Amino acid sequence: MTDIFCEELSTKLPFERIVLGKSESLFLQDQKIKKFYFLRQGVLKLVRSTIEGEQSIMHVAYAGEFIAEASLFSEKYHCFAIAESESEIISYNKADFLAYLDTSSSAMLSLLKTFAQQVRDLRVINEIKNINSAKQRILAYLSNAKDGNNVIQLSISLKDTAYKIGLAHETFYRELKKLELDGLLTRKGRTIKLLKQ
Amino acid sequence: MTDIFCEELSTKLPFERIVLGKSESLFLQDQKIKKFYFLRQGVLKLVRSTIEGEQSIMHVAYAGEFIAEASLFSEKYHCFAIAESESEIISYNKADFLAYLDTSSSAMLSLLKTFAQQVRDLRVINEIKNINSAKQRILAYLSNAKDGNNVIQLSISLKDTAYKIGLAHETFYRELKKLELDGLLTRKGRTIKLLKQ
DNA sequence: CGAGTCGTTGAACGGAATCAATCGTCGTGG
DNA sequence: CCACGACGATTGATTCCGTTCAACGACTCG
Repeated sequence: MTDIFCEELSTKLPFERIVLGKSESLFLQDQKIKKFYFLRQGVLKLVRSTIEGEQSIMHVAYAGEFIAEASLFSEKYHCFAIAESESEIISYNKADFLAYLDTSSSAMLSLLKTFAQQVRDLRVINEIKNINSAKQRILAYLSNAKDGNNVIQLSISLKDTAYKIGLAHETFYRELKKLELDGLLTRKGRTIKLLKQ
Repeated sequence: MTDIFCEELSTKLPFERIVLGKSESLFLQDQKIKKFYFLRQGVLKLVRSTIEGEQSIMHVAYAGEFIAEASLFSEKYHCFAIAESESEIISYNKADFLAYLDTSSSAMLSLLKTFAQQVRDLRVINEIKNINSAKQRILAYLSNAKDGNNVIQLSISLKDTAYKIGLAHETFYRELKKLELDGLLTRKGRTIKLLKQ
């Protein structure tokens, strides 16, 4: 999974390629922000530590996302970034990145578009999570993600997909099976096809 | 609730003020996009109709939000916008808005910042909704929203807050009461104070 | 071969949703 | 001014279904 904007960007700006093993950190909370990251492969978990010492997950990032977008406008990180699996990351110098945006309104517009799309996607997931019935929630997610042929190609595991829509993975497996038995969809691995009716 | 960027913008760009009564529409699905809207007061529901005739909520917008950010980069609306209560909206001409962004990299950067913050906030809510225990979910929401004095001033009703974090409002009321009885917080109307320990 | 993880199924429990009813408040209109 | 409707806030009782715990097979990778 790659982002169009990120691809284009890499021809214009110097960047580094970082590979993290599982459980390795990309950055630490309260650390000064010098870079801006794009996750090309893998899974990254953003976790915040509170003063009381508790930890809370802020976000789980998958391939194709910029990491901590708000860090572009912040001095210090408000969370830790830890690789959940082996991950590949593109790293830009933050100052260079901002300077480049300033010279290219088309680049800035592209990034704005990317962010706007992120906002839209997050809102959809957010609403989907307000559906209480597992069956209906899954159907809502799938019909949002389907292409012109009613096919959904999951880019992440079923387990991660379950987490993404806020279901226990067991529930997700079970419900998918029911839906298949009911003739509402067919599935082969990570490929799902919605059937009309 | 107003947005800094929107305030500044209104001194630079012509705008119109729109007032909608409950159930009135701001725009319709498939309608051509000519405006860009900011919700200054009220509640707006974005609903999408599928080909099959079903309706799904895409987002419920509250005061202080730009409406359908992605519409800046799209030709047609993908959803309906309907006022849930009397609402006040600021309307810009979309072409003017984009043209202005193109001339002012600082304005574009401000908008980028606004969007980045939106993304961050949405991710936090998203993760919060993955907490199954009502009590823990509420505590997570409150400690995220608290100010320096551990005080949370809700800008929307308790009922809407419950919806925002994905709880039935009855559950929200009950759990708040329990938390108060347990000495974890105090509440007067829409003002909540978290107590340490 | 063994560790690790995903995918899968079973059983039981608990807690959140749901339905229902009441109260208070606010605005509206006759 | 009062009656009325609308809606938020609140509490009670019940149900149900999604979570959780548990166990196992399949597969990959070192």
